[in-house]
Amino acid sequence: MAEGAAPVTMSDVARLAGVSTATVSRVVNERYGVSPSTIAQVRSAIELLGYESSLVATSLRRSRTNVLGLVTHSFQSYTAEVLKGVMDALTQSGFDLIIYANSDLYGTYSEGWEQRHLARLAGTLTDGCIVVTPSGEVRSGAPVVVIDPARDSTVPSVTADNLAGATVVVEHLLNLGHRRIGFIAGRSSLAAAWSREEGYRKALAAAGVPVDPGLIARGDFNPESAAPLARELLDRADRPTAIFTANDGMALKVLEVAKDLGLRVPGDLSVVGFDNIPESALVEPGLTTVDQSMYRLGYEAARMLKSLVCGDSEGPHQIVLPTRLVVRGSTAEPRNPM
Amino acid sequence: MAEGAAPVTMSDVARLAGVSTATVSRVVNERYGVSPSTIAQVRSAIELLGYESSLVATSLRRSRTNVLGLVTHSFQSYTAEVLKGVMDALTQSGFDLIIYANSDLYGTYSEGWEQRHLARLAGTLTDGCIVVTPSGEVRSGAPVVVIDPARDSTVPSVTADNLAGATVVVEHLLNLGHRRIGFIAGRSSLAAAWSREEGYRKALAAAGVPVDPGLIARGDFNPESAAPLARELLDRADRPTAIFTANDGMALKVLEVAKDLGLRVPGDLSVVGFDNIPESALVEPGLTTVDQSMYRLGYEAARMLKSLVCGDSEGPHQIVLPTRLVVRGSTAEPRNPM
DNA sequence: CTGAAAGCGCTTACAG
DNA sequence: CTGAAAGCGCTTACAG
Repeated sequence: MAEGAAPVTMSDVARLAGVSTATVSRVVNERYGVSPSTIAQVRSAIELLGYESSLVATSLRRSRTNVLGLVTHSFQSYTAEVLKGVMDALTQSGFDLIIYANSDLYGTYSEGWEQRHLARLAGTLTDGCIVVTPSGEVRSGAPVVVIDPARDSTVPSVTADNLAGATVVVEHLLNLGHRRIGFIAGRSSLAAAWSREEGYRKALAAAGVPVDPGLIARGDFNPESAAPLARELLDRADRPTAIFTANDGMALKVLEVAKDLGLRVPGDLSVVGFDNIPESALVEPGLTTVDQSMYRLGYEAARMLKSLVCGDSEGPHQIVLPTRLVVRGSTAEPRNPM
Repeated sequence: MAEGAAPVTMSDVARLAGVSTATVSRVVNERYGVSPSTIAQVRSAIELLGYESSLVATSLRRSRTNVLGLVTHSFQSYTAEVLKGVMDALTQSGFDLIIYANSDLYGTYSEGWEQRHLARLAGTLTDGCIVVTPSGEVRSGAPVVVIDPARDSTVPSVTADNLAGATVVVEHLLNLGHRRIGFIAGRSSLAAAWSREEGYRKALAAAGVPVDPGLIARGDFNPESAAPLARELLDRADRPTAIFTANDGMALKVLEVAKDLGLRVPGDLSVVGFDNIPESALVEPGLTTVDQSMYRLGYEAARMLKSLVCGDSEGPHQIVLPTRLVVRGSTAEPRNPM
């Protein structure tokens, strides 16, 4: 075992076994055409030295690495779900997974992180990559699958049916009797944000309820962005009886703001989020929201990437997964239906 | 941009800019001694081609990579917490993070995964590694920090104060009036499992309550391992009034078994876990457990690794973080105190 | 200020 | 069955 210094290399093994590195390589990779006695010698040298081939050197030399990459800009609780799905899809597949995250999240390098990481990994370290929620379009010579793509993205992707999810939310609120329904939008460059807003508008239109631009606020998915917007909406003389936000993080903020303003949820205000993050089940009252299975997004993305890498590119390359309304305590009939 | 095929290399940039790769390398790495006009030419070639240096090639050539590694065998919800802590400790540090997970989790390669992955990463791709819950001792030429080490491990590590945590649990149960307290142990090769059992024994001894070997069951942290053991404990004529398990996963199983047997919790049986995973707050009744901040374990491990890599190895290398009892609905006074 | 050359640890035709 | 040699994409002394 290399205890203190440099790691054990193939040359170390070759020297000890009295053969060339080419032969060691053949043994390590179980190629045919090595005599049994040589194999035994090399094996015991490997054992003795505790040799393990360098991932880096192997990747550089080979075109195929059997490693898939995943690039993300943060680790939220949903990221863990995505990773679980990815790993389950990769079990026994022969592909290992490398996740790359950079530390300058809030630094100058932030913009375009996905493209940069992708380029550094793809083609050498990895055979292909999954990119989670990129801020823009991504390009790569190697196969790529995007989870939650940017708007107008054309690369292979997996995403939840945000349009349908948002539609169901609004229908739920309309059925309860709400007519003034506020909306706090997400970062508009993301397809998800756009579709959720579209669902909001269409569902209102379909019900013959006019869309009041004054009830639409421009958030960016960041919980903090929602606080002033919620305050503004709720300070209006004709304040909404319900607020639907483009994600749960912002919805939880709305709950806080409502409490600060002395409004009871759901008595004075109904609140609905999107995503069904674990916290939404823990708050009091529980948050009504839309479940998109991050696990399945990860699972399907990994499956798609695997087949792209293997060259069998049959099947659709833009998968849309169903969503599901989860009704909890934060929604009810409005006190004074208008 | 390399649209279809091979990625853009440094030679491509060199050719376009009419210089050598050595010069391109100098520009990319902002070394002194390149004329402004050459810099401009190279920069525009890089821009035009969308060149990004290959992580693999750079790692192979350089001794220092400014990338830290993390090796884990699965993605549980606690893994996400660890990762958050690690990332926060690394923010703006100049170190990127690579997480390596292999797909043969349940295959022949399972045993010794941590050592193999470590050897493949350390020394070439990464400057040092964090290993999460290894099954045995790990060795590496490069710096390593272990989260939740194996028993008798001597490498730098970060772990929760499992002994104190388990002690407090037993004291809590004793204070409620329990005297027959069952224990379902974890995988004994892990230091955490051993300490939790030790805490259980010591706290009973300290209170003058004899330890009944018949009340100690040998689980392995896997929820499934707990079901038959719980059944056995609860089938006894002199069944325990409380069961303490070495982790939450097993405790949740005990709750299920109790329900199957028609035992009410906490009326007929008190149950306590360890870890405070999110699910323990969601079950009904809520699970009394011990919180170990996985976030902090990750944070401290990353801090320690960073300083080891940078060569300032002052400070302790075996950090033990405090734990905290979280009392929820699954514990109460025994119906018939003995 | 710039380039030719060696080499990081491997793998793979090509000889023998 | 085995080895010498080239080369994957970079970086870094060493010349000039």
